[in-house]
Amino acid sequence: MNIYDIAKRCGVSIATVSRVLNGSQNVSAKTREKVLAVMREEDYTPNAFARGLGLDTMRMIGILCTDVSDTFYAKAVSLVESDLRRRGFDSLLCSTGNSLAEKKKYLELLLAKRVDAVILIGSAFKESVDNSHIGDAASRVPVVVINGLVELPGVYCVLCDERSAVRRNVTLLKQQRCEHILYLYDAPTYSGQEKIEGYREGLRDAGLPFREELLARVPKSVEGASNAITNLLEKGVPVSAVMASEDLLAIGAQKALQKAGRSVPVIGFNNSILAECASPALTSVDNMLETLCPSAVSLLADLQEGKSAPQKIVVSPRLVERETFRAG
Amino acid sequence: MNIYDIAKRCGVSIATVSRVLNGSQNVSAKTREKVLAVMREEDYTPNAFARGLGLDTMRMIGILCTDVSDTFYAKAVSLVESDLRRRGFDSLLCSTGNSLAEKKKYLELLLAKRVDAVILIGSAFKESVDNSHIGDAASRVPVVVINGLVELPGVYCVLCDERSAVRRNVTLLKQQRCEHILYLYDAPTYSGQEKIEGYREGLRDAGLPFREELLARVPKSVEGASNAITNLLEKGVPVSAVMASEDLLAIGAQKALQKAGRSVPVIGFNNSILAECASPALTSVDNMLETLCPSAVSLLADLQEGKSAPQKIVVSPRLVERETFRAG
DNA sequence: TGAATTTATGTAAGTGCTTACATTTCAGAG
DNA sequence: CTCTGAAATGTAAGCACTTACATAAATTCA
Repeated sequence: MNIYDIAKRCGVSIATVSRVLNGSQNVSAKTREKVLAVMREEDYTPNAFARGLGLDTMRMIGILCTDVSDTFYAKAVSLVESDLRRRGFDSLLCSTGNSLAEKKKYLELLLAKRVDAVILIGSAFKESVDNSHIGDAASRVPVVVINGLVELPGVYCVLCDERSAVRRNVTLLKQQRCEHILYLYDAPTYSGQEKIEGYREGLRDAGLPFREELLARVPKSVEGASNAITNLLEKGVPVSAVMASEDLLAIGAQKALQKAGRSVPVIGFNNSILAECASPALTSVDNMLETLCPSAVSLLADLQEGKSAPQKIVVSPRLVERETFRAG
Repeated sequence: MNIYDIAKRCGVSIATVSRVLNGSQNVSAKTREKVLAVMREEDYTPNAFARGLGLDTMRMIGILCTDVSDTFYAKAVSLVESDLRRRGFDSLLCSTGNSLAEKKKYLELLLAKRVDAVILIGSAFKESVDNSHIGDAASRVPVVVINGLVELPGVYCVLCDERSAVRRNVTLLKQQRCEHILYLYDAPTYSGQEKIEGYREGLRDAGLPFREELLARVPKSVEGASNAITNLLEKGVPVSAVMASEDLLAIGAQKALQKAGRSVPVIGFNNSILAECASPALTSVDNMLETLCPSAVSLLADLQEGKSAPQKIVVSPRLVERETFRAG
């Protein structure tokens, strides 16, 4: 069943059918009705490939993300996908893992599928690392980075000022007389590096010394983080507060502290569902995905329509205080 | 840059270029090298739409899932996506929410994009509900249901015997002298209904009466579940153990119990990361996504190659005991 | 009522691939 | 050195649409 069949059954030309399909105004009401009726009757669906070929778009957006099974990325993907759908775009999902090589390869694959644009979630690194693939992609289609900053032409970024959030948290903790603030992180993504910067800045603000042993890279799992902290505590490293680049790590730390019978403030990051699940419930920084994602999609839509858009949108994070803060 | 340009630059016909593109054996080594070289030089990528039109496939699989931001579904999507990619398929993601109408609509949209097959994750209901859209889809492309059973021609199902898991858990709890076993659930999906069945069967096995007030539908959130249980406890409903259709609810319950100073066994479902994050860590039933998802993709691949495949693959669940079980 | 517009429809040329079938090339056999 | 069959290449017809341009129909206005 193709456009010719429909045209024949309606006694019109394929051009007219195509016009109906594309909502052209130059079709008489009668004809339009007739065509639509026949389409419904025949249960006709236009061939998306042929359409794509003619229109040079299938209204698909590529989503490149580090790991959909991660709570944070999953939420981002979910928000982006639903917003895209609302605007009539489908989402081609690609989960890459942390490897830069894979990111490059998969970005190529998405582009080969002729997506209209690409949204990168947690897939950007600091300038020091090679972001050239992102620049290359941007020369072909609009590219929007969520939660990262890539300053290349054609790359649009929507992010949260995570650095300041961490920085401010250090101050808050200092006010609670915490001097030995442990900071945990895992992957050195853009966002990850920024937060570490914030940590250092915060220490400076608070007049606290930076101590090598209080900045710890730990495995990205509850158990991994927990074990690492247990080790640290056993080694006698003084810890009077914990911050982490994400909730998972903070929860691991919290568990280790509980086991050691210690109670200090703990602050996670991402304000994920995990924070609510922990007991005591975890205080966490919300990096505003609910704002970021719609902004990203809206920005994309603007670009799609040929409008201009800001290269960079930055929103402020928000500390969500729960049980692990004051009480510790 | 299209196949004609490449052909011209190579001094061959477009057919030869196409053959190289499709890995046909009937191309001399010299020619192949030359063509590949020019392609690389010109940075040529074949137009996926034109290709799709000719081959009638773009190697895309539609994934219809209830909610990607949910830990469980996110994991499933992640597993499926990575496995599909390994086999050279892209994933068109569609998150529907619980509404049947949306599921129908979005399934249509995926099919309109001419996906090669559809994988449904947590999107099936019991026969009592209308599953006709799934049957319709199956008449067009292979359909694989993960974690649900839809007995219609062309619909392949890969699932875990969750009913038995719940049933067995009731027995286990009975052995620990728990007689008032509360069961919490949220959405009435296929899987959800099955588990409730299992609960009833378990009670029967254990010779325990079914009590209306011990089967509670609660909101799908930690707080919602927690409040519901707090209410229940305050009403004086006796509770000597808790089971839930998913970890989130179990954690909510656990929190309510903690607050009330009660300690009883709690068993969640899905063995998600949430179970590890809870304190005490939550005992949970693993419904074997790590097995289910690759099976589903493998099944799909077989169908794609014209091989036959079992209509139904059922795997056994596994109880992962953590702190909330014996200790309570 | 006829000319001038405007609106609706049709014709045909893309869009960039795949592939059946026809043709040429090339080895190896006789 | 020719013949034959296999291997390599080319020709051209799809695939199912969109759309610029041409034409026909309907409307407006004098």
